[in-house]
Order: sequence, then structure tokens, then C-alpha cells
Amino acid sequence: MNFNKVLVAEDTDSNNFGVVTKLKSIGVHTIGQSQYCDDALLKIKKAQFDKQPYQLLISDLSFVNPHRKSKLKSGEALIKAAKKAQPDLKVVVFSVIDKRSTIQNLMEKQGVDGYVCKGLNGLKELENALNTLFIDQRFTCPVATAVLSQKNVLELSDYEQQLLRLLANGFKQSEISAHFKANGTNPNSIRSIEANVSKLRDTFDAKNSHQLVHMATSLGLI
Amino acid sequence: MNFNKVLVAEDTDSNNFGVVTKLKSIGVHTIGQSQYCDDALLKIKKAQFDKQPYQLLISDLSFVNPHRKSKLKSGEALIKAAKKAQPDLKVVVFSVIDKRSTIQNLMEKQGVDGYVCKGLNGLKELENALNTLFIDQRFTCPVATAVLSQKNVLELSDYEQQLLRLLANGFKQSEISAHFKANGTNPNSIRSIEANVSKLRDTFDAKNSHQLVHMATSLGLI
DNA sequence: TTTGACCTTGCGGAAATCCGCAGTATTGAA
DNA sequence: TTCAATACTGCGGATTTCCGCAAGGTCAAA
Repeated sequence: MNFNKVLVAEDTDSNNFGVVTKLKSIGVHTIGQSQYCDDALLKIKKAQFDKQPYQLLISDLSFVNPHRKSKLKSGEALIKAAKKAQPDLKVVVFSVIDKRSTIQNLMEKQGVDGYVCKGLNGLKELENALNTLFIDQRFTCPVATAVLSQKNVLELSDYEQQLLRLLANGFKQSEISAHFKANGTNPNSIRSIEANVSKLRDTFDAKNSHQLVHMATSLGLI
Repeated sequence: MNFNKVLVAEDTDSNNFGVVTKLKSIGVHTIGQSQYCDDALLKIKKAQFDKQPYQLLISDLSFVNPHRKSKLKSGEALIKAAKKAQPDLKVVVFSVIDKRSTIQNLMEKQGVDGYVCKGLNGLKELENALNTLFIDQRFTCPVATAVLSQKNVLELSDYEQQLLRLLANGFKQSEISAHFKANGTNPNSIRSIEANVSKLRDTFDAKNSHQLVHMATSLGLI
């Protein structure tokens, strides 16, 4: 009782090899592997064409694609394309990323079936994920589950995120105001820009805007 | 002709398993593995005590140590302690980190024998490293070699780094000036603070100081 | 020694931000 | 509908940063 055709998309060879070896040890017969997003998508389509489609995709999120004109530049793009090509394909994300927004987006909007954070027990949790997905249930590893259940975390609205991003990218308040007006975003007066930046300084407990930008950047929020 | 007793220190189990499996496949007989720094050091000392010391340590740099009062909090600390306990132990770093300053420090000041960046061919390069180290030569993988050979990279002086750090931490120019005067750092006039920040904006091609802080932070320079 | 390039420093003014105030608009509950 | 709380906006002034200028200082080559 297990998946018997699985594709592993992961660029780092040590990780890739670790996952593939693990899958073999738990009895998965046919294991495809790919270190590039484009190649992974190709294998999925080829398997479909041969009437022997993959049942499960295990994918990392970040890929380096050196010297390749690749269309798919990230795991997210691969997953979206794969789901489009084969809607019944199950997908588990296997990534070091433990950011709430990333996990939430993938699980809720991208229709991913499982999320496992790489770490001390990542491989073991991957096995748990396979068992759970096989009986048509969704799975998040303990680390991901904990992150998702945290309430009142520093979470930015789209507006705040956009504001911070523009600020961090060197736009002055008057330019941000003009930009918001052009895009129909409100509030967009200079005074409101100021007020919102000031509120963000408070919530982050930052002494000034420089520190605010520093904190938001190092927390990976922008 | 190969090492026959090697210790792998790496917290992420998928990576750990990948490396260990690889080592087995190239004929290393005795392979120790450890997901915690303290545990790794213990194994090294134990093996020495038993008169069957490890010949080689393969270590990651970043470790998560949950729920453990661990003394060694990073790969750097482990390496330093291991070299102290067993000076003839050879050490290869196996890490995703490809920052010039990190590699340089480890290879030149910490006496590390090899540095391999995790990536597409990390495992293969690790095998190359083993072969090279076995004949008493030092090794850096192509990625690390390329990083080290780059000249004129954005590299900050201690002064610039300190300045950026203070700026990013919300100190205003007058406070930075006072701080520098108290510490005997020069230049320390407000005008020079301004001039140096301005120079940094130029080198980073930043529109203003907010963007400068953002760039320096996301590049991991501060 | 002289020269010239470069750095440091202080001053003053321009530019950008920060912040309180007051008027208006919006929203949600009574 | 009315009321109160909250948000948005413009204005004016304080604070901070930004930048050019000029007066020294340092250092090395001629």
C-alpha cells in the first residue's frame, strides 16, 4: 500500500540522493529524479504520454539553473505547471522554507497536498506525508503545522507590504504617494504614507525607518 | 586508497543520509553520523579514546539545536573544538554558504582542509575533496574557487560594516558620531559619517539610505 | 621641500522626514 | 438615524538627513 511512481525535483544532489534512497528503502518502485524544473515538467508530460503517469511529485522550492534558458525558475512555477498538465497529480513540497506566508499560499491557493520542512526529521516526515497522501488526506509536518497555528504573528497586509517594499527600494514618500495614486491604491496622501510608516515603526518597535527597513528585510517580509 | 573512518556532522536528515549513502558507495568502511554539534565532538573524542580516531570530519555550518543546552552552536565552533581535540583530524566543510568571507575565514584562519558548496554537484565534489585530501592537499570545489578568485567584490571594511550596522539599527548620525568618539574610531565627525554613508550609497548604487540598508541587509553584509 | 591627490571637519542651506493639530470622511454599533 | 471611534487628508513647524563649499591635515611621489 504505497505510491509506486514518484518524481523527485530537487537541485541539490546530496538532498536529491538522500530522498531517492529513502524512497527506495520504503518500497517505491519507480522513482524519477530531476535537478531542473523544466526537466521535471518534461518527465511528467512524457510519463503521461506513455500512459504511465507519475502519482506524486516531491518538489523543492528553490532551484539554481545555471547556463540554462529555463522557463520555470522556481518550485512554485513547476508546481503550477505540473498541476495544469496533470490535475490529479499529488504534490508534496520539501523545502527549508518555514515562512507562514509561503506555506499558507501553497497549501491554500496552489492546491499543494503536503508540506514538509527539511530539517532534523525531514525524511521521516516525508514518509509520513506519503502515507497520509496515499489515503487522500493532506499533510503538513509538525514544523509547518506549528508555524501555521501561530496567531498574531507579524503579518503584513498587502498594502503594508507594498509600502515597505517601495520604501526599501529607495522611493521617497512623495513618489510612493504618486505611485499609489496612479495605481488606485488608497490611502495615498503623503500624510497617510507617513502615518502608516509610523504605525509600522511602532509595531516593529523600530527607532526609525532605517531600522524598520532593516528588520523587515532580515525577517524576509519584503 | 581512501579514508576508512569518517564522521558526518549535518543536521538535516535528508542531506545527512545522502552523504552517508554516498560515502558507503565509494568504499568508506566506518561512517559516523551526527545531527548535533555536541554529539559530533563527543564521537570524535570517544574514537580517540578508543585508539581508533576519525581521519576526516565532514561538517555543515548551520545547525538547529532545539531543546538542547548545547555548548557548540555552529559548525565553526564544532570545527574549532574538533581541531583542538585532535589536531591531525582533516576537515571538509559542506555547506550551502558561498560567501567569500566565510570560505576565506575557514580556509585561511581556521585551518580547514576543504570546502564544498552544496548544490547541483555537491556530492560529486565531495568525492573529489576526499581524493584530494587523502594525498594531503587542500581542496575547494569549483563554486568556492570561483567565489574566492573574484576580485573587487563588494567587500566592506570593518569601519564601513560598523557604520552600516549602526545605521541599520536605528542610530541617527549624531549618535553614531558620539559612539565612534567614545570608542576611538575615526573618522567620527557627523560630516564624515554623512560622507561615508554617501560613498556607500554610490558603491551600492542606492537611491537613498533606506535602499542602502535594504541592500546591505539582503546581501547578508550586516 | 614642494606639489598634488585625497581625506576630515565645520558651516550653512536645501531637501526629506517626522509629528501634532484640525477638519472631513467612513464605519460600525446602539 | 445618531453617535462615537477610527481613518484620511492638508498644513505648518521641528528634526534629521543631504550636499556643496572652504579650511585644514596626511601622505607619497617628484
